[in-house]
Amino acid sequence: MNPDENNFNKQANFTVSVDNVIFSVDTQANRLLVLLVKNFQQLSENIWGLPETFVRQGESLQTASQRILAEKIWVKNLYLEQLYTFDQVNTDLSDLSENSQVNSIHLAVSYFALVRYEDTRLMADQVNSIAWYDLQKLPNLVSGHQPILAYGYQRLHNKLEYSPVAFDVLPELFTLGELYQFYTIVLGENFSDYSNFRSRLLKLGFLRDTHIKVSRGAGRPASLYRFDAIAFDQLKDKPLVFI
Amino acid sequence: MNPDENNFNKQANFTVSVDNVIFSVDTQANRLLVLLVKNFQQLSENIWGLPETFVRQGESLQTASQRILAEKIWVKNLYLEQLYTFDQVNTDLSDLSENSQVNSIHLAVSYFALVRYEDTRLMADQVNSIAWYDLQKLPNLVSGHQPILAYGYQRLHNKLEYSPVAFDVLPELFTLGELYQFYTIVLGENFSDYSNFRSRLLKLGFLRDTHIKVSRGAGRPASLYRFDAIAFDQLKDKPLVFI
DNA sequence: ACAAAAGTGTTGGTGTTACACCCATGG
DNA sequence: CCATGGGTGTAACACCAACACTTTTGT
Repeated sequence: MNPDENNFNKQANFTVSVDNVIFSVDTQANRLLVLLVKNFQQLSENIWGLPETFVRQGESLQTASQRILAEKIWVKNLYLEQLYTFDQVNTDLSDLSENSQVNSIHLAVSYFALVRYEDTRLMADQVNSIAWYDLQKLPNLVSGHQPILAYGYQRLHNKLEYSPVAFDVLPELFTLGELYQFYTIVLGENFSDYSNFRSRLLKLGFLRDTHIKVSRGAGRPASLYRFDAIAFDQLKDKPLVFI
Repeated sequence: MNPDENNFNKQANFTVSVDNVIFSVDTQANRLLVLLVKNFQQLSENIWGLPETFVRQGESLQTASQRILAEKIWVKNLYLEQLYTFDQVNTDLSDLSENSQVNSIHLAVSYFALVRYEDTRLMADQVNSIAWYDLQKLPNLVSGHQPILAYGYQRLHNKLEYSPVAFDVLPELFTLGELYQFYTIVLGENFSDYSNFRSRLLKLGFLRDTHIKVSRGAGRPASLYRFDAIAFDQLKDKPLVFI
């Protein structure tokens, strides 16, 4: 509706990359993990970065995000959404000089993903190494990637509080203790009392008790629950609070 | 960190526009307003769109957003933040054909703004007409702009609930009734009981009673309050709830 | 001119619900 | 040892009521 009618000022040229912040929760080791990659060429400097890619012809942003995810890891269950668009990020891309143009602007459209840790298989190749990193023990990051990662973690934090993303990556059957542990790893130890967390979620009415009992080590066997997506959809109008 | 090392697939070419969703609250008429523009050339079809612009050389996204805002309205107080990046939006830009390239992708980086209605002055020019539209009585919109507008309204809704954006656009001195009315216009009639809204906000401790009394027509004079930004900053760690 | 009525701001009360913290019991 | 369920005190909220102060209306 509002084109630059007077073309005194030329449009900028753009290079556009998609950067993924991919989280997973390792419930065995109580770790919140983020996926990082590194060029073998830069092995001397121990600098890692978010998996990213340039957007190709005929490809949407989301498709590019899914493509790089599929190139790096094999995964069955995931949640994916766009985060934010950062401009003028210094990406340290080795071949940026070849692709960059005079007076061009670099946009980094970031995406946030949460994947099921147990089912993922990392796929390294000849050029890049790839690894899960504990969010508590991050290596040096490519310039500009730290803010994207921080933004992604904040989104993860918020999403857990009012949306059912956890059930996208939890096993199909899970105990309430596992669900609580998942939340604890992401949100921190004292995010809520376990007893209240239980009754709050059960009262919402979208967790189905299968009455199957499992024993994880010692202690009383716990009941396995299932997320009922249909029952949840009927609640989607109302404001939901998980914590 | 992860360039397309094999350049079998060419990068896409991009055109990037910035689209603004600019809201204001007309407390006189109890209306929530959004700023729309229209080309005179398209007067016959009554189709309006969000103010938008191409990004120019040497300009950041946020600068582009501020530029188009400054071109359309004069305003003293505002709140501005990025919303979302939509790709492949059909923008109906009249001169898109000139600028578009074969196999190019169009990105619309949207921004959300809230401005003080009383202080704004619309600036029409020879090419575009411009107007505030009641969100309840929207005209036909340019293809692709309705989702952006809906996304912007949702952001406004959420922001009011946990952030002090209202105080960026309210007058410096305001009564609690005016604050309540502001929230009512945006969130709807029954968002909260007035009595609880009062005591909740006063208990948070960042509203200063000036003890100046004003009479708006009939009724008991109300006290004028001031937003204390310093006191608020000291609370920014804690999770704030306004509704 | 005066009194009554009506309108708006301000404050407090009450029942319900959610929560933090704690404890008893079951497997 | 851990899952499960319940119990208690506190805080927040929806709903309601009373009161304070002013303008408007009626006579």
